[in-house]
Amino acid sequence: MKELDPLLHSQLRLAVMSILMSVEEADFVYLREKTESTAGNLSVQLDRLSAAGYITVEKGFAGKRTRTLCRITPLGRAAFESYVDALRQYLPL
Amino acid sequence: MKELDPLLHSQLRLAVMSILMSVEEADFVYLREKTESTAGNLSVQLDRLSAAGYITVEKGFAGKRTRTLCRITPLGRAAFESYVDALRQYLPL
DNA sequence: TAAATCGGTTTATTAAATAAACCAAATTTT
DNA sequence: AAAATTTGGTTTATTTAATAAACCGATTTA
Repeated sequence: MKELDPLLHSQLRLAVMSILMSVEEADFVYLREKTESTAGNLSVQLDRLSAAGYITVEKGFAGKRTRTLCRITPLGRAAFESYVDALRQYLPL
Repeated sequence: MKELDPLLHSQLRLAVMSILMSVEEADFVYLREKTESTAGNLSVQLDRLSAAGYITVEKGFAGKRTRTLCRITPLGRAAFESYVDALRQYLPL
């Protein structure tokens, strides 16, 4: 049985990656609302995905307010696909 | 986004449940070998699945040696199916 | 009969998930 | 225009989970 990438095998990180797989870019607020997570938890998990090179996190502005934009990287995309593939061993998908 | 049952969202417990979904019964040694887990870890996770009512654990003998037999329960089967269903929201199926 | 092995359980350690507390800048209220 | 509130986060602390290490009694093996 293949092992499940522990970085992706976490509800919140998986949700974030899942969203970023389908959306090209998403900001912090959008991700927080869509995943119904707390800001603290989301911040930590984005850091870990970013540290692994699975996403990029770009801080900028939208008008006067700060805005944190996230995007999945090719590495992250590949990791996600391979995670899904590994999961198939465990599930009737 | 539906939440992923934390009892099932664990590599080892998911592996055990996945095996028990397809096999009707399996003993401790078989599960340890198939999942490549340590006895300690497996013992703990079987306890948790059992405490949740997802599996039954029956201690008996095979010849002179002890034998621990595991089976999935209807509740466990339902939980597994509902977990798979929830996962579909996160994955491209 | 001493040593190793089998089938586990219990206890301790490490790591992860989450929330709580906090902060600076912007906005709203009085 | 100060004070209070909200926004968009980060940092720190706490709880929980995952895993390994140490252990135990019974059974084989040397």
